[in-house]
Amino acid sequence: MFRGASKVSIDAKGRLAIPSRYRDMLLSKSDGALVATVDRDQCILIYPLQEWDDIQRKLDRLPSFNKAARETQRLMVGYATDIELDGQGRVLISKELREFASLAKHAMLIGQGNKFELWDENAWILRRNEWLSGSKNETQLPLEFESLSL
Amino acid sequence: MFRGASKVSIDAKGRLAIPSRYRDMLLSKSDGALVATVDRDQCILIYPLQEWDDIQRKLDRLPSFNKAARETQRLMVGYATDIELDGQGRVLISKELREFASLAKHAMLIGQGNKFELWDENAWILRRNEWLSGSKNETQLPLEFESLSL
DNA sequence: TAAAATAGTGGGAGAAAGTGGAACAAAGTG
DNA sequence: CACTTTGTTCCACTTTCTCCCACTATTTTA
Repeated sequence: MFRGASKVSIDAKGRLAIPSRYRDMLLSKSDGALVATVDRDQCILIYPLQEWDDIQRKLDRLPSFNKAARETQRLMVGYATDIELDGQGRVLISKELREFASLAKHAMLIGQGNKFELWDENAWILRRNEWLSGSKNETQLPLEFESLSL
Repeated sequence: MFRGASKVSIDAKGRLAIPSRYRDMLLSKSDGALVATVDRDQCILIYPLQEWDDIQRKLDRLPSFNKAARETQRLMVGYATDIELDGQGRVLISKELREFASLAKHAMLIGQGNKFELWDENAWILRRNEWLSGSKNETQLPLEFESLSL
């Protein structure tokens, strides 16, 4: 599936060139059809349409009387936008999504298994450094880590 | 498996010549296919593809509601980049990874069992000296060490 | 110690990818 | 209904990347 971090740039029209190494997979998976939506921490998520259908089905099944569930549904389904690879392997990120994630010219595209995350470059670096320094206090790592040899 | 430290240099294009004594093993293991990703303390990890698949499976199994687990996944999968030995036994370390580990021309490649660690040379020396002096206070070693005879 | 083989390094040419803009189409507005 | 504005597709240019070849250095062997 998808992995790896790429510096990407978003042009004046909001277009984002998907790194070529992913294109074949995206074209074969859903013929280049994708869905972009928002994530809790100010980045954009990009799913192959096929994957998104699963996600939305899971979201629909969440208990509707639960506040957090409804919020998640509102955000994720509410912002979900169909996008498609154009002839040059680019996708158009809508103004609404760009505003949500404060996306300017410089961004990072992060492969995360079944989806991509799209971050404003500075926000990504900031967050990444938080994670790096935060994990110094290894006492808080959960039990699962104890037996984890990487 | 892999062991030993080698001074290596990274050329202007970001290419790193793998010391020849490792090449046969790498070619036989995954036909020269490797995955490079980042480590918590600012170095790069390089796995044979075969080994990486295990790692990613372990990462996937971590509890997704746990903060530290998600951070680890984000970093390790997010930066995991497929690389391959070229005709001269070199691999290309992407700009993103080089930036992460502040890799310039002089680096150290450290064999660590199932993987390699790749450090900026200065960072390595600094860290190594910290470990040498820091490990003086042996009182803090965890219980597992008690029964370990080296 | 000389010669040969192997390892490491650098650079150039061709190909591929990324970028910007122009032209056209569609939609919205007075 | 005409005009303006926004959006989309296509084309062309520039930059970057990748593969291959050649040179240098080091090690090995005779």
